[in-house]
Amino acid sequence: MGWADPRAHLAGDAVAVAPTLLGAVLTAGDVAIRITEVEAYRGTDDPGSHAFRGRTRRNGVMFGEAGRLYAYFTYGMHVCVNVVTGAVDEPQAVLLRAGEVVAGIETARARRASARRDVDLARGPARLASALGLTLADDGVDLLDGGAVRLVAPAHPEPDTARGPRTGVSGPGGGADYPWRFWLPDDPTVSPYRAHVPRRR
DNA sequence: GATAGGATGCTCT
DNA sequence: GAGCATCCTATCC
Repeated sequence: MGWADPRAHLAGDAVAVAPTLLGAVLTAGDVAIRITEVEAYRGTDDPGSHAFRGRTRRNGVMFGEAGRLYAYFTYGMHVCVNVVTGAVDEPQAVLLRAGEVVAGIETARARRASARRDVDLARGPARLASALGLTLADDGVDLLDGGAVRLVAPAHPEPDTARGPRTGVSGPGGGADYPWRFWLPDDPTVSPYRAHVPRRR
């Protein structure tokens, strides 16, 4: 099964593509993760998106072709990764929020020394990137050219997917108006929902 | 189990 | 300079 034409599949609308990424496998070197939780971020009509205020140095990859990796740095210490979707010049991406390590578990454990259980190795977007060893240097890499970092379609579409508000998104865009978080119900690797809390200096 | 607070630096205004 | 698509540890049930 899988996707007949992966590039064309990912070029669809982020909100439509996001649930189809559940069950797909993202590989980076020795480690592979089966995706269990994602969030869609769309272009200029989405106040929660990095691309809402137009193109900047950071979000440039979102405006490129579908099937590339968008990696960004946040909170002074964490990297999060997205799969770019949509057409060129139509900024869209799907944030990979959590997954299950299906290969290279020894490497993942070494990178995530604080994780007490294997289900915590990639339970959260920054944890997922850390377990895979992804950094800002991987921003913009093509996931479909068979390189060290690549995405493989699920063997079959996941029959049961849940949907709800996005996690940690500030301002408008974080509420029920944008139920663009998708996950596999009852999967132990799905991250707990947390609403956005403003930080004091 | 839950909640609170600190860490830490890139990115954009 | 302010804000951030977060995680970890400590502490309290």
